[in-house]
Amino acid sequence: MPLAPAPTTLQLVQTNSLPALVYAEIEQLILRGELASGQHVNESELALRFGTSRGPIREALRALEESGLVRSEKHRGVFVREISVAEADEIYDIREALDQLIGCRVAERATPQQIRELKTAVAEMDEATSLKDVKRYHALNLKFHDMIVDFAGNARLTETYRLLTKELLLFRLRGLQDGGGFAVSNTEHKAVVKAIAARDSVLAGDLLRRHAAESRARMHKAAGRRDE
Amino acid sequence: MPLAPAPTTLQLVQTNSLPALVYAEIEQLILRGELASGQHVNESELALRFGTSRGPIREALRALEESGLVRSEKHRGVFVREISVAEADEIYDIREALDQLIGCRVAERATPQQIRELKTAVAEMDEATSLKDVKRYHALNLKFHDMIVDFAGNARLTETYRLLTKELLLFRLRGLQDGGGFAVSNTEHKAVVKAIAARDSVLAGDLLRRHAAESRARMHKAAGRRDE
DNA sequence: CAACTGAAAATTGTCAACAATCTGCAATCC
DNA sequence: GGATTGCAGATTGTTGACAATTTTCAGTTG
Repeated sequence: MPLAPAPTTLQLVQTNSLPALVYAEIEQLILRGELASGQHVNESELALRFGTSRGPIREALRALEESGLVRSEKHRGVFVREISVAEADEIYDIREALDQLIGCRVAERATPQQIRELKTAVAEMDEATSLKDVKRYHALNLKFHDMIVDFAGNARLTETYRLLTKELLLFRLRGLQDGGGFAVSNTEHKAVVKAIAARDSVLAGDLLRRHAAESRARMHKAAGRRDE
Repeated sequence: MPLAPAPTTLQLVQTNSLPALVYAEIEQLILRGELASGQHVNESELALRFGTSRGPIREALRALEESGLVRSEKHRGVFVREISVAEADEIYDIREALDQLIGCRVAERATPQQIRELKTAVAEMDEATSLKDVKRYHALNLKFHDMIVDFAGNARLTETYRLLTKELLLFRLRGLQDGGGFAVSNTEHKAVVKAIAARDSVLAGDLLRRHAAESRARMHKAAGRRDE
């Protein structure tokens, strides 16, 4: 994966139809928390905001519904989905299984260049940790997991994993994620990368699965404090 | 999960909007092979067929696109997706990981009643095998895997698994699936159910994963015969 | 004063028409 | 003759209008 071809605006408009653009836009709105969990999404409002009619908006919303970011009730409209602790737990169960697979495949297939990139990412997170820059650490953490699933070399796996991750992000927006221990998190990352560099696929898989399990435990800890 | 509440047509129309109904209808068309892989899907034609305007059709198609059953090119329309051997391979890699998780969870959580149902299903497949009724075996096999993922007690897992299975079905329609050995397949089923009944979650997981791997191998065998 | 009734307003569901683009084919040019 | 151009015809993309339903809220009633 060399740097992206930097698509021009022209190409963007020529290849992506309006619903596709709107889809991406609304997704960002949700993932950035500008549309809060449980909130009603008004079609006309969005149409006005994006300067289109309601048709393309509705098409985008159907796609978002299928992707699980939004739920729809007839004649009442669509609402940003709310993820309960139980649902997050279900997702984590799947994520653990996928993380094991990812760790395994990355250890088998990652190029030396990719391994270097992973090491760089971990080093950056270390930096953010020592600076206590939680915001930056969070962003880097997302990027790290994005990279690693990419390096597993299975496009369908990437897609599946990102779908689940997005829903989990929806949950994090409730402010429950991260029981504070993000220094611990990065030691886990380091161990994973080390196993990958050693081409130990079984260990890498186990470690990445365990990392997901730890992340789940941190969620529970945070959820236990202020949730059901 | 007791028997489904048997929704009346009235309730169906009142709760599900037209796009949702159309979505299910087109999905069946694709999964039954009436819309062939790679074939162009004509919006107006479908609108005529279902007696609606193109709006709801388009919304349904966007959802189908997100679910991966259909691909869309701007100003050229949507096409039923073609799954290459490489893509099927990617999906199987994920499916193996999920099957392991499923086997594990079912062994932990299945009720005695559910285990009885699994045994019944396997017996029925035995019957179909001895009668050499391939069609029936195929249907029962799908039902068996549907049941087992359901009994794992993780709704999100069910959803994810079915999404992947549907895409694989798309591939099977090319006539590549089933290298003939469906008698072998059922001995694998029996072993899985036995491990579940014994509450041996590790073994059940391993066996179900191996079953998926065997299924993948059978696909490769069939694909090797007449494909790239 | 709480509960109900019913009309107005807001919102979603569906449609039919129009604009933009692609496809196929015949006419034209070199 | 082969490539190019230009024109129907078909198909998709988008829009604005109208129908159906829900929500809101003032007025009424017990």
